[in-house]
Amino acid sequence: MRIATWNVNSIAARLPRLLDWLDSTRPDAVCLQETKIPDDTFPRAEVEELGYEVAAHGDGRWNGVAVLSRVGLADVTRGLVAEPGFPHPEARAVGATCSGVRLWSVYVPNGREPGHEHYAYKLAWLAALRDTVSVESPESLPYAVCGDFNVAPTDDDVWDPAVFTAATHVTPPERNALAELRDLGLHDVVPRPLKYDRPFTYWDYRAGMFHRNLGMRIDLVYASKPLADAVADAYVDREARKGKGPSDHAPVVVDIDLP
DNA sequence: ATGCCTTATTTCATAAGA
Repeated sequence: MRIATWNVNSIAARLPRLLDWLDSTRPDAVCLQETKIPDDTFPRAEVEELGYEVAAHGDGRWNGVAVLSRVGLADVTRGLVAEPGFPHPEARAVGATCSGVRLWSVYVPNGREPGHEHYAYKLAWLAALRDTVSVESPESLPYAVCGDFNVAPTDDDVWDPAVFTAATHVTPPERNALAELRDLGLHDVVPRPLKYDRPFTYWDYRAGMFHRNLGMRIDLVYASKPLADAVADAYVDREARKGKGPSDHAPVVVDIDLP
């Protein structure tokens, strides 16, 4: 089974590239983030044409997540338990079970800057994610939380830690929130880079950051032990970041050999 | 070469991204 996660930065703007990528990569299930589209205008027919079912959760201009699956899509859950808002809950999480594997597609709030009320929102949202995962008792199931976590787990996951002093994505409270997810029995499936030494998944559009490989690893797959133990390969598809009109994130692809 | 920001909308400017 091949699963993937990709922040597409607008599914409308990315649709031709997404369809080409689905056709060539053929993931069984894909978690998408920043679809930026209401559910009633999601390009459902185009995706279904390639054999995928769609569980979308969108609310307009910002945010938006989805799970696409060509191996079944059941028990769709939109939003978290007691999900906090800014001020109202946003479309940042959707869960679905695909061929016996429970997947969550998440788009964690950015936080803007430490001390900002959006940063407090980010931490509250991560706590709600932890609580939501906890009630599903993931440790003994094939289970993964996939998405744009907007947190770099370690200093090696940013191109230059010195640039991130007093910045979000690297602070101890954010990293502690990831540790609390790991305490629930989830494991960070670290993909291999296809080039260079570190598996960055995001590069700013500006200043040739991609071409200088000044990136971050913030798109993560947090998998339960049964799923993590079955991982045969995992890689960042940086090819999808190249060329004209890419997302600023690359997909993470994980191949699993489940018994 | 991979090439120096992009998105949707409150559109010819703005907010947000990270």
